[in-house]
Amino acid sequence: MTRPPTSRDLARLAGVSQATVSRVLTNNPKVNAETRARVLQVLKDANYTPNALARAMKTGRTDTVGVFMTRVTSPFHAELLDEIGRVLSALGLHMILWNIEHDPEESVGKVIQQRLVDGFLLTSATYDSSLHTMAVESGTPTVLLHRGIDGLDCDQVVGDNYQGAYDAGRYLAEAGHTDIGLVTLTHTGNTSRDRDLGFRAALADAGLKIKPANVISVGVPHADGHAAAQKLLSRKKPPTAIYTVTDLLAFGILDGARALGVRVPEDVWVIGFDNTSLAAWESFDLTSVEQPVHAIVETGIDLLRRRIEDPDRPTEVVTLPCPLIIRGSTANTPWS
Amino acid sequence: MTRPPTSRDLARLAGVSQATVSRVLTNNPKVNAETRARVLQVLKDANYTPNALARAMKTGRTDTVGVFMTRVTSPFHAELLDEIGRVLSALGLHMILWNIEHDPEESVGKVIQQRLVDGFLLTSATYDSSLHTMAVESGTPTVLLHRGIDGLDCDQVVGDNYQGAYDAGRYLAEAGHTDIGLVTLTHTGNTSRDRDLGFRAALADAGLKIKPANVISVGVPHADGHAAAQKLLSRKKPPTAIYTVTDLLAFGILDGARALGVRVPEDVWVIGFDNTSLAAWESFDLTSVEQPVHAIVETGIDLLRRRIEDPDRPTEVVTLPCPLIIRGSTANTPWS
DNA sequence: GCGAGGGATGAATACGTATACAATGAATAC
DNA sequence: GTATTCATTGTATACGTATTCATCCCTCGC
Repeated sequence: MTRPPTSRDLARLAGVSQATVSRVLTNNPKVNAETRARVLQVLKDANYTPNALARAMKTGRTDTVGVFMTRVTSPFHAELLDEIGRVLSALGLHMILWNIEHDPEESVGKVIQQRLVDGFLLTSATYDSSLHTMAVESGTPTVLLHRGIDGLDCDQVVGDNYQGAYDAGRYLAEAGHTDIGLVTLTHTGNTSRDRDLGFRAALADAGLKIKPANVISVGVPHADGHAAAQKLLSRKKPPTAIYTVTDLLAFGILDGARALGVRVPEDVWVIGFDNTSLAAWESFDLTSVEQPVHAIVETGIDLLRRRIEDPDRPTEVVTLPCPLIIRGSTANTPWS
Repeated sequence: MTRPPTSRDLARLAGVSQATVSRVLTNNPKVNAETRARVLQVLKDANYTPNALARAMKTGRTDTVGVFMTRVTSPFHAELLDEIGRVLSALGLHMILWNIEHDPEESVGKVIQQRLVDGFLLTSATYDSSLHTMAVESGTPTVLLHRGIDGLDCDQVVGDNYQGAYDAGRYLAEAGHTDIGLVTLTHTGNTSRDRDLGFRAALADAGLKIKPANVISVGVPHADGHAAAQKLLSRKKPPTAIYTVTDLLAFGILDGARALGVRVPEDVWVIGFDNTSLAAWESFDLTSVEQPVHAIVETGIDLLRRRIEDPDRPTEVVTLPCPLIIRGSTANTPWS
């Protein structure tokens, strides 16, 4: 048989109506025990699985969640994606993944309205993207994960970037550093902004001022961190510590330092953000502010499901703490 | 309006039948130019997008491809996934991602029969998985990417692991190494098997024999490579070169060596496989056999589309060359 | 013995689209 | 002027399922 069997085919086989087969499939109690057993046996023999499209069309539920993401190869994003997949599949939900980095915005807009999914998880918010507004306005339940947008009326789950950055700054200040480098991102967004502002606030509270020359804005790749380190560390009097807003940049900075023969942490301390699994590798041994990926994803998907249940519930913005994880790229002993 | 407009709604607005709206949507030539213009205007005003589910049900095409993958956080897999996403979206195709690591096999089997997708890309083949057989037997077009299975009658696109491994072995032999370590995977599969056998063959052809004690079988994570390096390099007389079957293990080995104070490449050469982007980072600077990810994905998706067009065409197995990329983890000068 | 009630099932329909078929009108050919 | 073609449009139906409604039969109470 080339065409997959339908519920109608099986109904004929079992000597019942298609409606009864459907009732068995949906665990409808209004079906006789014997009949149910007989139908189930036929279903099993035929190795039948309901056509998901037809079911979705009738019920309006696809059991599928759309995930918008960028730069899957970036360690943190990969971990986020992995976690999302884990949680969704545990709930029996499928995931459609859109890498909006590749797609023109217009085609993404089309996708949003196609009703292919029960809800969206948006993980890559920047201010200049109208994508999120479109998603929210489409009426499809939407949750922002990991990146928030101020004032957007939808559920959001983010790490407390400001607090995490603040802790990193205070840690450096308390350790006695005064000449501190900050490698931040050029692109605009809540996340990197808070990771910048929180850090500056901590230094300010400690009575420190960060020199404008010590602030470098770069793009996202490893190579940009590398270049920033070269710039900061090849000075006559380089900073004694560098904080940056993502682990990937921190890895680049560590590599840049390595290339220059600058020792970490003896010559310079380095702190990243995200606490990706690579941070624990010996090569990096990176002190980093942890993002509670598991909690973010778990909470976000829970919010999404509740919104699917009840589209009219008030939106929530959940902020989860980001603890500082201290490793070998910063010494335990105060800076001397 | 809470319910999205349907083609019938718009037909009423435009003063035509639903069929005519549908004809406009599908670029059916049998529609008057004026009528088409009028309908298009109405569609645009209403910001209409066809319901993808209904369309898929009618046409039998979902424009969606299912991707089965494991360990998304592994650098090579992330790059593969990224490339798949890039190519698919350029073709206007969606991607449903299933991380079969999380899911029980039975539920994956269900998924295969749900007719949610036009085809499958399988990237994670091991011998003991019946998943691939199920996919092929489901009648849904299926292509194996990156990992092949001997004797399975479906399209497959793989790197020439044997040749790449052979080149790595010959390279070490010609450089004068005689005491060589091999860190391989315990799990069974074409890919790691060929990366093992090809390497051994090259050594054998050079008149070298690999000591059983120099062969270590491990799992996939970074930590396993680390442990293997500790085992190999803490001997009185450690091997002078270590080859391993994935970059991730090679990174672990490099980190293990670093932890022991063993220098690379002065004390030991290290070669990986995959040539992930991390391999080029200074921290690793890893000599590695490159997998032609772009070509594999491009070719595989092309095969998939052709099979969707014509399900009866003969299956193909495409093997693409894997060049050895030499970096600082092996010296340019022969081993002395 | 008969009506009421309830449990089980089948018939019919709808989800939103694409398409085969029928119908209409205009244009062309004789 | 009639027959024929062609272009355009509308009507009706199908995809496979879930669900409402109607039907049937059995049981119970009197």
